[in-house]
Amino acid sequence: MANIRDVADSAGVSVATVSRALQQPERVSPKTRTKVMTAVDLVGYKPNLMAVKFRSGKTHNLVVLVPTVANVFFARVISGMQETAAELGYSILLANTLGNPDIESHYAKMVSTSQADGLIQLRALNPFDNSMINDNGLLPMVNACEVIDEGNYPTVSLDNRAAAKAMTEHLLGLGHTRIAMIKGPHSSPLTQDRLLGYKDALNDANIAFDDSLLFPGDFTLQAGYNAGVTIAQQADRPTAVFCENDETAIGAMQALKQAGLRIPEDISVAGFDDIAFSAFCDPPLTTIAQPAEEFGQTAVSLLIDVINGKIRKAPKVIMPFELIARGSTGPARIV
Amino acid sequence: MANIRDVADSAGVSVATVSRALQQPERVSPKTRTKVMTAVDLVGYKPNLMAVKFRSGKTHNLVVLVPTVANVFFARVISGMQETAAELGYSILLANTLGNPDIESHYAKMVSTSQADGLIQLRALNPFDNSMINDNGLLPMVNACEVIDEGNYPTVSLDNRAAAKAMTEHLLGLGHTRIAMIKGPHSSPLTQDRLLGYKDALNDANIAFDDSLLFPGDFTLQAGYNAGVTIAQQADRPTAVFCENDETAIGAMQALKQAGLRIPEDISVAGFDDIAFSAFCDPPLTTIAQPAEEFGQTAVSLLIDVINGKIRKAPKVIMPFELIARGSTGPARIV
DNA sequence: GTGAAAGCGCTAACAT
DNA sequence: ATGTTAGCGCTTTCAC
Repeated sequence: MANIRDVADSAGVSVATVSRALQQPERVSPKTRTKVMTAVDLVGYKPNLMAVKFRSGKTHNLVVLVPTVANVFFARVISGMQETAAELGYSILLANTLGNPDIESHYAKMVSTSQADGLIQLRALNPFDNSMINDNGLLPMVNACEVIDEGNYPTVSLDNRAAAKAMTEHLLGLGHTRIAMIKGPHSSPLTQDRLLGYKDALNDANIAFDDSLLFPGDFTLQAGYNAGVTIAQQADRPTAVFCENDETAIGAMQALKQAGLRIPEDISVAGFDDIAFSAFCDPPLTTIAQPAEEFGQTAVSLLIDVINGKIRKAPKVIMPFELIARGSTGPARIV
Repeated sequence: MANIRDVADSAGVSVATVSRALQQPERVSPKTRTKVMTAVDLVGYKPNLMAVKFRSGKTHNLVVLVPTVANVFFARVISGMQETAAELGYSILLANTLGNPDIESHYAKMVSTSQADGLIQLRALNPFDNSMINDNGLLPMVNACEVIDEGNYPTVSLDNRAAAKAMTEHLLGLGHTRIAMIKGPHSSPLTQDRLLGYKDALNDANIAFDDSLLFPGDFTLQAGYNAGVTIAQQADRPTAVFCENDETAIGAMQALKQAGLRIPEDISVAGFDDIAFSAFCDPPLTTIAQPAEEFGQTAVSLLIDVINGKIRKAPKVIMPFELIARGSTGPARIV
């Protein structure tokens, strides 16, 4: 493979001139520049970016840790990241971690071993062992979507508590008083926040919180289905089910319908995330929309600021949400 | 950041010994090894892998070009890739290309600029300009899932024609004779192959092919929905709809149900891919299952063989499929 | 078993 | 505007 030396020889200039002609064309005479470019084509030169990045100490790579790329919401976040990264001259190295700490730390090591300049974590977990703190006292990382509020790094998140409160109020407004909630994984802070929002709304409405209306889940279709089966069988059945994500809601709807219940006439169902499938289920799902692409854009631009030392203290960005009312929620059935 | 020199000084040995102690421990005396490891901990040494990879010329990185990571099928393929890559000591650098040739070539350049050893392409498109052919006459790439049958690289694909034929025969076996097909994107070879399989089955059954039963699509929910609307309005409505992927089928079912048709009593619907949502739609979708994880595993292991020169000519691997019959297909309504 | 030294391909002072 | 040269951090002969 041709290297910079070959180009220099072919063009009859020094390697420094070739490097300059390629990196800072304005610092080279037009004539020399042409000579160099011709030589580049002639010898088929492709710069060894491994050498460039090694030498310059800047990789312009960003590692992104995604619990699962299969999640349609994350996919939109990733699109936003790629857009901003491309604009700012960075590459995104996506790591599908499956929530596996080994895979996470494997990719996190790309930062500590100088293969990437920084990292974006979409889980509420700091993948660095420590000792990675930079001059500003910040870790070269941003925590987005599911965030944890400690640590020296910026976060980008939704006000999950307010969003869950808004959805609960939507259901209360339709006359529901027994509202079940199918939760996300225990370990997820999202679950805590959304539960708090649910409680806030009940509290404001002077309705006592009843923890027998809480059902476990893990954000999967199957978990939603299982919870739906249980709910359908209950003697004193709730009239509405608020699910912590859309997959859960879609699974739950399936179970409720199979049990012969009509949605929303017999029972209302609400989700969270507004994934593409939600507009195409039967009935279409009422849910909370998040500005997914903007999560990604914001996370990337914050991370690059951290890397370049433009940020001294870690901002905690809150993104807006929107309640999308569709056919899966309706007035409570008068008992 | 501590480097190998610091470790050598701290341990009182040469840098060569440190390198050996880390890379080929057996070539160093146990006593020295301990000294080195202690020094490593002491100074907090993390090898600069950019330097290692630059020096050794092997990055142990594989770029994977995915049209969209949001596709649940691709997500499973990616999991399979990561598993095998991890076993063989490689990292996967995932690129969500959104089918954008600019993004594709940007990431493909990671191979030509020595940032990755090879590439896996999940679209039927060679992202290399040329001139990347190695000593065996092979490109350092593998084309999986949606493949194109030209070029000097291994491919891993399904026998889409046979699978589509099997699904069409399933519908014919249920008594359907007017079977609509909602297609994928024109540009995709998948679409051609699946259409051929559909025609094969009709042909075997002595049913004339009717191209008014073909509807355009692009693998999205919305396209399926649009086609479904059209189909529901037809005077001489088909009794079955075969969709080229599950998203299309789910979108189509939505439209058909909204038009008052019962599935499968009034019209059967079949998909392709067996994504997770398919088991949870209403009714659950009859579809073709593909061994997604194995696609990924096979692709990675083939690519590594190519990189290491273990393969002289490009194998064309065909993976098996399975027809999953669920509730969305049933006997044709007697007219 | 260990050390000295060369050099991977490139960038960035510094010199001209 | 261009050339010379010294490394970036590491691996790998080649001596000893």
